[in-house]
Amino acid sequence: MKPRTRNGQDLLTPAAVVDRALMLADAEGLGAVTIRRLAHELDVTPMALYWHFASKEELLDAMADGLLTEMLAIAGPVETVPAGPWRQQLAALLDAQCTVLRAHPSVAPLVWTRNNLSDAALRLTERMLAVLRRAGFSPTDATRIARRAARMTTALVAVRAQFVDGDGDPDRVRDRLSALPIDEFPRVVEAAVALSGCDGPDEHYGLELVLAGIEAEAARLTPFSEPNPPPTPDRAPPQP
Amino acid sequence: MKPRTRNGQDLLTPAAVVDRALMLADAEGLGAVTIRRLAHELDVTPMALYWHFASKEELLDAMADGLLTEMLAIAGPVETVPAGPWRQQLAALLDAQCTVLRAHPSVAPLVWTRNNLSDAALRLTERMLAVLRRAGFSPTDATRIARRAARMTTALVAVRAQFVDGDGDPDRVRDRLSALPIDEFPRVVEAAVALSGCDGPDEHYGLELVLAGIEAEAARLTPFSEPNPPPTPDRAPPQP
DNA sequence: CGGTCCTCCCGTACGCTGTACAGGTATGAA
DNA sequence: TTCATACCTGTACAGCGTACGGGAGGACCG
Repeated sequence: MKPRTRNGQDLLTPAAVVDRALMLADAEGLGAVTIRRLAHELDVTPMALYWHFASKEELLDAMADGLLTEMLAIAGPVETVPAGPWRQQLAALLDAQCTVLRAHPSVAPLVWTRNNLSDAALRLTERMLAVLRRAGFSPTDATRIARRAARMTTALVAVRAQFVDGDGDPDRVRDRLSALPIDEFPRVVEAAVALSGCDGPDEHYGLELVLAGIEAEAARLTPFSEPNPPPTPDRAPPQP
Repeated sequence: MKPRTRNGQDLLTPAAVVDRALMLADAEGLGAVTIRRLAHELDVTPMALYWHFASKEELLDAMADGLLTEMLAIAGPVETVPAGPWRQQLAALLDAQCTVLRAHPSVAPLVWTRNNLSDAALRLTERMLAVLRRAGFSPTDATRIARRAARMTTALVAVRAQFVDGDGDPDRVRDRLSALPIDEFPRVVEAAVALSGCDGPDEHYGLELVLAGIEAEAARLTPFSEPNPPPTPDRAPPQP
């Protein structure tokens, strides 16, 4: 329970390092997460971190995994499926994902880009697949949809995060757009206001768009509509 | 026409630098694009590049712009709209985007993350907005949809690109997935094969999913269905 | 023809990065 | 008490982006 100490100083733990790294990333962007900087914040020599993580890459993996764990905590255990229609369950899962990602936007680019076989990642995929399988998708279809959905949500937040990073001035852009030759760029000039402003924080980052796409794919794949179509396994479980 | 020379040596041009940088990124990943490395490839001192680009950031911008220009070339000039249904026009635009991005996967993360006001970027948005406006969307709706669509496609390719980078072994993953406790991860074990393999190159990176989502949004926004609903401007053109 | 300016590039140097390698020191076991 | 192990420090190195100053060559003007 209580952290082991040495010389009266608390010992460094990987979890503490990851926590601090996440704080740092949230506060000053992923670029501020530096071995030296992180070590300084933890009152420790840079090389001390290399006892717990083999490389910075591994540390980044751990950070990504931290987010996955948060998502899992929000989504709740596997048994806690609200038993509603599958679209709703799926929406809840993706929403949890978006919530966590939006809380740590600058870490988002890390999350589903590394193929994580960690416990949290596996449990999340398990949940996702469970929902989709129960909706009647075959394992391969469920996999494809799950993968795409996960990637889309993270991708949306990630792109947005990097975007905000390199963003320029707020309405300087609008002025430049409005000043364009109207005969060459009529639509751009017309939409200068909308184009220059970033979309409000209430927007779901296109989550509903992703969901709509999935529903459309669902309709295409399983013509029988809603309540519990028979599962259609297209591939036997892995050979023994 | 012929490049200016000095001392018999061809002068360095920004375009040449960008070309070389793109080659380098395609061949060895974005991480290999280094001022020093690039300069070496161009038989020039690192600081020579800083005459043509104020910073590396600016060079990356130029690289992104290179891709946008390629897209524009594929999509053709604005007048070349095939006059089919708008979904088809939109699909063609997004498809061009995907084609170029897939040709330079490691550069993809750069493309729509920086808010580019370059000529190519503007012309592309103009085309996109034109299609959507003609489909009956209001300027703000068209902007929102265009932005999301662009981000999604790039995001999909970008995530995939970074993913391939850090990828591990091909079927080592499958074995690990199959070996999971089946009572805890039944769905994962069941879909081990599908999960371990990356989706084939023929897949459109979820492009059709994005399109389906947009169509759904379209149906929600403009209840009158297809042929040329009246344009519904929701905001006057910029004040004089 | 000589001088002057501007364009384009080189050399050096600084502070930053990740991290290899060797050396220490406190702790728990024997 | 002795020793192995776990954890951390110190030093050093190659590579990064880039600030600053200088210098060679063509262009232009007298």
